[in-house]
Amino acid sequence: MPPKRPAEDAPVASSSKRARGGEDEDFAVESIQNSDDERAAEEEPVPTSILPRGATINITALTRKLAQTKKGPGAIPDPHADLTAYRRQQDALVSYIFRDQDFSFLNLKPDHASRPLWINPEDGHIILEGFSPIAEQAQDFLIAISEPVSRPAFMHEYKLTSYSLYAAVSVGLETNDIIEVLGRLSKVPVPESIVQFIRDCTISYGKVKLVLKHNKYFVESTYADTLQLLLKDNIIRSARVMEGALTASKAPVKGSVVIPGTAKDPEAKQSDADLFTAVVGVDNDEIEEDDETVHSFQIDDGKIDDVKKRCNELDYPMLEEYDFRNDTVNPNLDIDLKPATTIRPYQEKSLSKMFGNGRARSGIIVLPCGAGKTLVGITAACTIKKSCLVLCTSSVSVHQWKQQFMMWSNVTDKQIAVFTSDNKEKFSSESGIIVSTYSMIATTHNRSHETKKMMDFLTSREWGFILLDEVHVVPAAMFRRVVTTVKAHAKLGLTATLVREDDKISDLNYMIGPKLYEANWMDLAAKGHIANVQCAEVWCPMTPEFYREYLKEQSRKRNLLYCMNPGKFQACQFLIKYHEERGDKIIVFSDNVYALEQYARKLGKLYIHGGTPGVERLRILQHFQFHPNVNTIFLSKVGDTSIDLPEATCLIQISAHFGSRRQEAQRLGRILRAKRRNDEGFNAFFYSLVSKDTTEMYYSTKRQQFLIDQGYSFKVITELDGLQALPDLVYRTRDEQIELLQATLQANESAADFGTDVKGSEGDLAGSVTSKSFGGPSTAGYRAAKRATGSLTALSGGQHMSYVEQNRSANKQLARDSAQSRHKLFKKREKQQQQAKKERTAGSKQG
DNA sequence: CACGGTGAAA
DNA sequence: AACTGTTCACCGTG
Repeated sequence: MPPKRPAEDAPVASSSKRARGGEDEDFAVESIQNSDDERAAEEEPVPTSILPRGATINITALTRKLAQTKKGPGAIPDPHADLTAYRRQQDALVSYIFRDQDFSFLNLKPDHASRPLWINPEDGHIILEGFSPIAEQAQDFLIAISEPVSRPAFMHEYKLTSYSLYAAVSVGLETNDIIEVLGRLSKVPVPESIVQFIRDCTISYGKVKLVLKHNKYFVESTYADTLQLLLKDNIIRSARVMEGALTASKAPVKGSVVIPGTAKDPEAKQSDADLFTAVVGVDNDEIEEDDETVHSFQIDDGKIDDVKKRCNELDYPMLEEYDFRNDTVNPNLDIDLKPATTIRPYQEKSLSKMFGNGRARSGIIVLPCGAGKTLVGITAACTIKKSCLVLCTSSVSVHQWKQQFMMWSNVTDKQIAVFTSDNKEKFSSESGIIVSTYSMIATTHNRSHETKKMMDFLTSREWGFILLDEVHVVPAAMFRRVVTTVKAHAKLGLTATLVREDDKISDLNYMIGPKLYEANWMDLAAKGHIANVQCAEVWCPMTPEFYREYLKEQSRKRNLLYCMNPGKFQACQFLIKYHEERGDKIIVFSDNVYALEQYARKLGKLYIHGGTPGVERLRILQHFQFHPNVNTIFLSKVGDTSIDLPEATCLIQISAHFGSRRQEAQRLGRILRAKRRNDEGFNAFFYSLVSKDTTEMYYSTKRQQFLIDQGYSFKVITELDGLQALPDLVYRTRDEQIELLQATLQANESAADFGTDVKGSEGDLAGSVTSKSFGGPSTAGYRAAKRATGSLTALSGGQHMSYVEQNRSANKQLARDSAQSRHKLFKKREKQQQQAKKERTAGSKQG
């Protein structure tokens, strides 16, 4: 059950709820608690529950309608008079309503109520009843064999894919186990098509392994004929290195691994597990491994990637496992978790997928931000106890990783080294840990002498373990280089969001390995590991003036117009005030740097963007963290990654990058650490400000999809109550709004003219930290001169001021008159534009 | 060696 | 249907 939301937690008067999960098939019926304080008194009543479309069907009305169209089954027969006719008619009706989605031919098992699954025979989608008592165990199983599609509160949807089945096999499940367990959990017999699909997919999986031995790569299998089959392929054959024929040896003996620092789960989970075993009948964690003869052939280092890809295509994906306990060639690294370090149950679960058979499997672990991905990585490193390479995306996280290693484990300074552009250390002992960035390893072009030496150091040795942070951002080409240049036995990718807007994500499948584990955000939130977030989309009305302009402009300028919408400005101000009074720490995100600056200055807050130098960033963040009067900061894209943000409890988004689901999720992750008020209800807030009736609405919906799939529901706020009552509400009058519109349009022009570094200029705020790139008109002139495309007026540095001056008088007139004067205004703007253009061409002729 | 500018990458 | 900001490594100065 979702937690009760306290009425005072939502600053809303009128709200409506949209269920956007799946294709409007979110059957979660939730009651909305009306806020019962005086704020809501004069509002129209909010419905206590809203049924999604199609949740109820009026059979009688529908039948009548069908009869009218003469296509339907006609009038309803009396069930008392003719039961057969009634049933037949009902069936026909069902077929009519569901068309080709009518699966009533699948017979429900008599005890279907106690079984939580339903399987679509056509596309392999699996529906799980989230409210089933064995839902959690069933979910563990489903995560292992299928891909989560959407997981709202009560109905979870999963998808069987050939890849997900590969992942299942690679964590040790076998074909018959999968079919068996699925059959037991399902309300209907597992459709034959699905059984066949599972067999087809898994029959060849798990037979071939890629093994690194003595700095050489081998393709290994217990099935000699499989290797022969693979060698018939051109790509694979050409990658083969002939150093003797197929070799045969004894398979290593299975061992078991105790993950250090593992916290025992004392909860009464046993009864649930028993229940699960009762239904399922087998313990799916057990893997049998017999001693068999192993065959192998060696392949070229540089071609492992091609071979892996080819094997995937041939439906013989190669598993990568590292029998690190029996590796006597590579020196051990003596590290352990500190005794005080404890591992949470879900972290342990993810690690057990990795070390399940006593070896280290390569793959990807998906955990939400703030759920302790770092600790999972460190624990894995402490389990393998070999030299380890950690790669991250930015130098900030490089240092964070080192710091975390020092914090959770007993590594010494001598054992861990940082390798970035301005820090090239090595470890002195024979084994150790190196933390570096992807670009440092993968960059192709000329490198400095120092870097070369360092790269030699990295490539000459055999690494036991390579840890890849934020894997979703580094696909394909760069990744390939990393994987081929560094020889590592085991690879572990960590990420919070395994989605991209392009199709590059599947590349990770063969470059790192299968997804070993994916946590359910809602579960973690329910158990208090991450914050409970209230998500809301605030619809801000556009002022008529802004909307008029919006309709006229091209898409690029539209973006700025809906960002700068006074309605949004006010909503932002209101929300900041509301949450500051509650004692929240607020982060405001804006992708648009211009909007970011305007908002921050107008509302008197500190801000950080790409051009803010490191020292100032640190100062602002320090203020935000410790200063009681600095409770809000504004961040550009820099905040998405590569800034070590202090804890915040409220997040407001005023502009974002089109439909990037990843960004949305990443930003939400910034407040998931918040657990300050973990007592009851929500402890973090996520607002998306959207200008009404603009394309922003569409993108917003797209972006939210990831979070909705994770089970979050977005509340729609159409009106912020008390907003008009704010004593210092910004842009209250029409005059002010029009002035803002003017400034925005003008900024847009100049942005198009000389790059993107348009700065507001005059009068820095008291107490605000001035950023380097914020030097006023002279800066703009400097930039323009540098880029050599600016107008002469721009070069003079005075253009900005005079332009504003001119338009101020225009504004006044504009406010007095109406449409006509607005028209004049545009003429003026056009004239200005042409003027600038003329000057520009004249200038370039001269230069 | 600290700095600011440049190109590349995603 | 749209396409920017941001980061990193490198390299030349003072």
